[in-house]
Amino acid sequence: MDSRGVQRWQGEWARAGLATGQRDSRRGKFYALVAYPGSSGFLHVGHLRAYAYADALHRYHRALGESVLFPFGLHASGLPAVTWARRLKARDPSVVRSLEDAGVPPPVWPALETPEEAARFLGEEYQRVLRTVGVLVDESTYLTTIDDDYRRFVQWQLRTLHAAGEVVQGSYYSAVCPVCGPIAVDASETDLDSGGDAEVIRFTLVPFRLDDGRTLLAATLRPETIYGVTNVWVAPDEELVIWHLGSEEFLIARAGGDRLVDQHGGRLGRVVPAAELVRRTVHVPITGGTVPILTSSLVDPAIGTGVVMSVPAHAPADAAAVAELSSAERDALGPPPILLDIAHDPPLTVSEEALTQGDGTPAEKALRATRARGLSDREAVEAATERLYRLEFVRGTMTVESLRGISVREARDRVAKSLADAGSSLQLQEFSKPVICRNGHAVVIRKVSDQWFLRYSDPEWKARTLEAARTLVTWPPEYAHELPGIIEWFADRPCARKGPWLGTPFPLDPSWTLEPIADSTFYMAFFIVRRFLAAGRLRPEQLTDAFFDHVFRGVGSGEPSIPAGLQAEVREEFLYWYPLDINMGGHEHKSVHFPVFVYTHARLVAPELRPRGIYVNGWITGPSGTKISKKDVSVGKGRIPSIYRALERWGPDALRLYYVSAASPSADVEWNPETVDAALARLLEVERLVRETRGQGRGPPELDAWLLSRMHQIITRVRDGLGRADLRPVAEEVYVTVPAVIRRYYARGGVAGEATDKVGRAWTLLLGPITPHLAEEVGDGRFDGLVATQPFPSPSDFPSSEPAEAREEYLQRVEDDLRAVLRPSSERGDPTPGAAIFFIASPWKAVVERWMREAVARGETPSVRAIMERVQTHPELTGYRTEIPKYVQRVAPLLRSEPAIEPPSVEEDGTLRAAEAYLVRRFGFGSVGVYPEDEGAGADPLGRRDRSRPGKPAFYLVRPGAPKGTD
RNA sequence: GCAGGGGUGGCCCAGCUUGGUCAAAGGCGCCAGGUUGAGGUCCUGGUCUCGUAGGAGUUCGUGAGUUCAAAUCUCACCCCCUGCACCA
Repeated sequence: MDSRGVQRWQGEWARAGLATGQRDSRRGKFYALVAYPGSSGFLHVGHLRAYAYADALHRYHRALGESVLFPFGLHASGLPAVTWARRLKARDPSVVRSLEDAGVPPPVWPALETPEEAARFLGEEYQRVLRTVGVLVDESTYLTTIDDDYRRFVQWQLRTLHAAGEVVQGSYYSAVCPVCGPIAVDASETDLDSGGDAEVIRFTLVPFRLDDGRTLLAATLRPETIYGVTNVWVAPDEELVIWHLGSEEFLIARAGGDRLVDQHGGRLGRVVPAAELVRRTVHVPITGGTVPILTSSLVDPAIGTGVVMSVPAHAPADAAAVAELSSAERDALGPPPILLDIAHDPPLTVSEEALTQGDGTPAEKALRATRARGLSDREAVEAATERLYRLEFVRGTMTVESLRGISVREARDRVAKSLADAGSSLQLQEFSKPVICRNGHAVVIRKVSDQWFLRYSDPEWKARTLEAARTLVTWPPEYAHELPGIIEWFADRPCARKGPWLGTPFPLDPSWTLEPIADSTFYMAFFIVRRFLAAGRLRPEQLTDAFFDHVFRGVGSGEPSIPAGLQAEVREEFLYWYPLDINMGGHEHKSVHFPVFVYTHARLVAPELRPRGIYVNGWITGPSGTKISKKDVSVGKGRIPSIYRALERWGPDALRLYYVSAASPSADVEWNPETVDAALARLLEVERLVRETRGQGRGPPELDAWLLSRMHQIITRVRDGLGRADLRPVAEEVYVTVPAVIRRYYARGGVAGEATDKVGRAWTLLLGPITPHLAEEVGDGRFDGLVATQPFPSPSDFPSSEPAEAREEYLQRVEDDLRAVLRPSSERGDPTPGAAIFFIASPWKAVVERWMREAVARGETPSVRAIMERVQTHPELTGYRTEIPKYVQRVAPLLRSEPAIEPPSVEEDGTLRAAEAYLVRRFGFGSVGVYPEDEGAGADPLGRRDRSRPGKPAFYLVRPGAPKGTD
């Protein structure tokens, strides 16, 4: 189909108003959506996968006669649009290329350089793309999260949550660019230039007091090892600075000092060379001992505070550093104390076990296990550190007196807390690697003391949410098992921030902006209201808290300025569409968006209005599962096309078929143009076949019965798959099985007639959900109105015929057997046999086989003796006394591996005779003969006739030159 | 670390919940034949190994186990991927 055809049908659907959700209380409803996209740039070929599923489901439910609503909006909040607009303004090559690719003329560009305009433009563009793919979203729902009415809505939402006590303030460490403001550090690097994979490291600071009143501040990840400190390390030639905080003077490295000022305030003062401190002693907190200050190259002044507390028994790096001291220094430190035991129950893994072998301290053993040659052997020392830290954290139990028997996990918290209680301990957070923002500034971590949070830790709210999650249906089902764990783990989340972002002013303090996740948890409800604004029946300023309370929660009498009847109608509309049947989104939503979506519904609406289903869809990835990045698309590596190029090349239907059939819905698929080619080729084949189904007159009755019966089965399976939202098997039935059935129908001697015509019509309708354009194209003129408005086929339209199916299956088995025998000889190039002589099994064999099957079903091995005893009571079998034992012995072992249920019986003789012409044509035999086994007729020089079994005739293939059978 | 997913025939990807009809669907690639009087949108067959009769052998990350029977169930191990908090 060319693009004109595609446009024609899209136009027809629009004219018919198919996409518009119509409330009809007499009918069922289906309300599902795809989590709205963010405004980070043009869509690529991966984004459409979820829409292909969702649209197919909506089309199916529409064809079932239900009212459907498929809304769409744009999540404009946050930084993505800001970044995109900025890059456009800078004429970033990849943004320029994507604009050109989308056919946006340069004169338009300057208008898109503000974040708001960029977001609005992208939202419209997304909507246009969906239209060109044939996705029927209700455009009267279209909104962006920076629209006035939407803002009023989320402000109501936040105020309501606040009134419920779920919005609180507290302190928080936040990633901030000193110039641009708060920033998201994540792997997608939306806000960043580099360092998106950086982790936040949380150090506990431990004060080691000098006699002169100043304090050396060490940074550690393992405060509980304070009991094993033998010395403090500084780097040789390091310069420390004095950090004045209150009346305290701390000595630390410059880099750490800068961070601490960001996080805790104070100021940096005079420089103090570390050399000044070496060999002086400091007091160890908690234990009260004194230890010396020594130098070692293990200290990196850029990390932590540039001061390290040395615990040689448990820290491999410290042990390695100590080993490099002079022996006098080493002796002065004494043997390092061991602080903990490793539990060996349950047994350690092999790699854990390796860490506990041999003599010495745990650190020494770990160094040995990784074959570390010394402090300079960095990789090995780090591996030892990582493995030992993990082992001790997971399995360790403290043995020092004041913490005896306590797990390392808990000891760590206790020591950190007692240091904090002593008043001089602080936390230091830093990134594991440099993080650079889009504008080239180094990103730091700052403490925000008045941060707003949503109180997801609230036990009561959590309990309700878990309750709501319990009844949720998910695709894949595993997610339903995973979800409660995620909800349990969910802690308070910041819900507002300050900075140049798009979003809604935080209602409790407008100097903050609502954070982008918090403003997108309940929007499914607002879509319904939005339609009234689109129709001009409501105005943004009428959307008051009273209105929302009434419509969504049934609380109060509503907004007085709105006519009561209209308000009641909105409420009714909400109650009609809600609950949401499916929220569909990629797996990145599993741990954040989906949980908060359930949370919010659990708090705001009545239990019967809570969401019903969550559908997690996979992505399209680059080669070897790599994420598609903007670069892949726009830089044109030639691998991943933009959606525009893809539509040009394959058209919407081939893409849609590819999306639903290339993999399981929740699995990622590698983008593979050849597979899309194959999908397109298949559609062309389907188009041809379905067109050829038109006809009149009847075919061979038995063949027609078979064809209709197969269709009965296929429709049953298709409906079942669509009902379970499992589209892959549906695609297989509609685009693979149906063509195969029709081809076989013709191959067996069927011709286009009434039967194929009926099948063709139903098939056209089956094509509708996944490939709607093709369905209209081949259905044009065949239906009264659009295919998209026709009721979905029902299996009851097609009579099921077991005998007809059994006959065809029988014939297929015979063909399989023939091929198995012919294969070796035809590979050798032997000529085709001149004739095929079939021998139909004698009726007594069916009786005997049934008895044997009964034995197998009871778990027994069929015994010759038992069978022969039974033969006594069946006079008609006694004539075969000599054959039966041989038959039982031959067939009994075969029965084990065959289906337990008996195949339906087939009138073999007649079926084979009727297929003679077919077999001659198909295999090129000169002739075919069919004889009952007992009759003695037919050439059988190899004595094959005994091999016949019920449903499996024996045969002899007459080689040219060999004696031919007599007819 | 915590949580989740995964390792299937040259490649992509089903199957595993409910063990047997699984040498394992479908697609791609490849081979042969057909159609078209010459070659990438068609049709048929083949594509683990062996085999002059419908058979046999060895396969579904590795190892062990349960079972008459395991790609499917159990256990251990190895490897890969994803998410982990202001990113929707």
